[in-house]
Amino acid sequence: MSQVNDHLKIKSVKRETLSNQVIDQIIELLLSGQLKPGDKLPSEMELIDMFMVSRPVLREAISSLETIGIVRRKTREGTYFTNKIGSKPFKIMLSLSVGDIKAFIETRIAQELGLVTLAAEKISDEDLGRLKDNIEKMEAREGDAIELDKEFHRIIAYSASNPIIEGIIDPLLNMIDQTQETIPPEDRDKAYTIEQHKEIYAALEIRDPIESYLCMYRHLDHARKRILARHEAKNSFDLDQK
Amino acid sequence: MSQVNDHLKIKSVKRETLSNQVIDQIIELLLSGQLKPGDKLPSEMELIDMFMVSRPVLREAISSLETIGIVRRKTREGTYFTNKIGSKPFKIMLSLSVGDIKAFIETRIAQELGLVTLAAEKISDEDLGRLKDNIEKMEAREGDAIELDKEFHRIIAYSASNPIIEGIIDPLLNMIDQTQETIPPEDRDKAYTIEQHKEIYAALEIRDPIESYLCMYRHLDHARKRILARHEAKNSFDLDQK
DNA sequence: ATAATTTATTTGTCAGACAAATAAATTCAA
DNA sequence: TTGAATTTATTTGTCTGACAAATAAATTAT
Repeated sequence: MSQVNDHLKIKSVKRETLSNQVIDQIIELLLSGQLKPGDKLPSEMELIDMFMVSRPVLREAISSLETIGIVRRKTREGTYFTNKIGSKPFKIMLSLSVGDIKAFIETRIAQELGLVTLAAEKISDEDLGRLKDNIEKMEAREGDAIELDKEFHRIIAYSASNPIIEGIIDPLLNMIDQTQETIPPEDRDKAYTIEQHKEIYAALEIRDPIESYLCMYRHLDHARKRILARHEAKNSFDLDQK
Repeated sequence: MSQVNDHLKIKSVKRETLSNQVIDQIIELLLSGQLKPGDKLPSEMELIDMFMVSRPVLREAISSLETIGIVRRKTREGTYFTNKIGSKPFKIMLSLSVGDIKAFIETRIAQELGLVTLAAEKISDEDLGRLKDNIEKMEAREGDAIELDKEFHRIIAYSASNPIIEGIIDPLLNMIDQTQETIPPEDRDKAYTIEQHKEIYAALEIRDPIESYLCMYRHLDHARKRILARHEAKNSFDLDQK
């Protein structure tokens, strides 16, 4: 069905609300290069004159753009295009998937596996240094080091320095942090984690994409199985309780 | 900076517009399970009474929700929650990255590499059949078969049957299709493509995640290098022309 | 020259009205 | 009775105009 629409390139027949048209036009200001990220948009009154629409219509449009993180409004000051590509809409999307823990975990794994492959090609010496530091800190630290573990994965995520991927992985990692669906401390074998981190680091250091992937796969697969097993156990427990 | 906000859990100090509050409350209707995807929202007048805000404020909120694809408005009929998790916001996000072809290609590769690993674990016999059909069609077809090539990758993308990943990969593939930044026909070696597709299929058939990844990596890496080389050549050409 | 105050601009919110679309109810005709 | 045409009522879509709140900029007072 959507195939048909995609193919015919018809702009969704109806649903050409004035506000939607305004949204498109404002985005067009960006795409055409007339305005750049960070630039100030004309004031509401000016935009009203430009687009020849009423204020509610304009405000609905800008309001939409704001919630998807394309512009930022400041009372009295004006409306600005955001300078960084927004991860906001994806974040909202994700928040609607809460509950589907399995999909989350899978997505996270898929992202990290793809990422580490890229990272192996692009990682900077600086980021490699950070990883090394991270591992050393983890070895030195007494007891658990969940925060360091998270940091390790974040460094890799950003080392691919790809804005689109960052927009995906960033809200994803945040969301997972929030849901607390991490590996419980009692299950963690710190020494084993460090060993795997070292393997990943070694593979990244020699810029070997495939070897990096293999190490990361072993690392994540191991963790995932435990998380999912625990999760399913909990679910069946919940069912039993009913 | 954002770290501080994240940590303190303060709702972004200011920017608590009425419409934003309404947005949160409506999303809350979903998260709390009071309403489900596909359900009809109360009419505007009812919502106005519920939230005790004016109509413009309510409409700004709903308008925002509509552009990020959480609700769907139909004149006279009402407003409904969308039943499928939306890929719309991500699509808009992506559209702001047009021009960064390299980031697109990289993202696509990262996604597919992660995906195929998952797919190997989850792919259904039905989808395997589709892949087989696809390969056979490609062998039978005279001349180029770009559409079939695209379909091959799409089947794999959906075979992981993960709604979050679908929301990412779907707009990404569409966007790449649109930008026409595919491998030019003259560069394509159909026989080679088919051979690689067969390898990927074989790996998926035996549900081997790592082998699937390796095949896919070879396949994509080969294509990518040519696309990026061509793209950079074009860029330097453009620069020369200036 | 600095601090306090005022002013003007811009976003934020509200109220009320009418237009447009259409689902549902009603009427009319076969 | 049934089916088609018409009317009605509801709901979204848009407009106008107004005032509130915030604050950058200008002005005034010390």
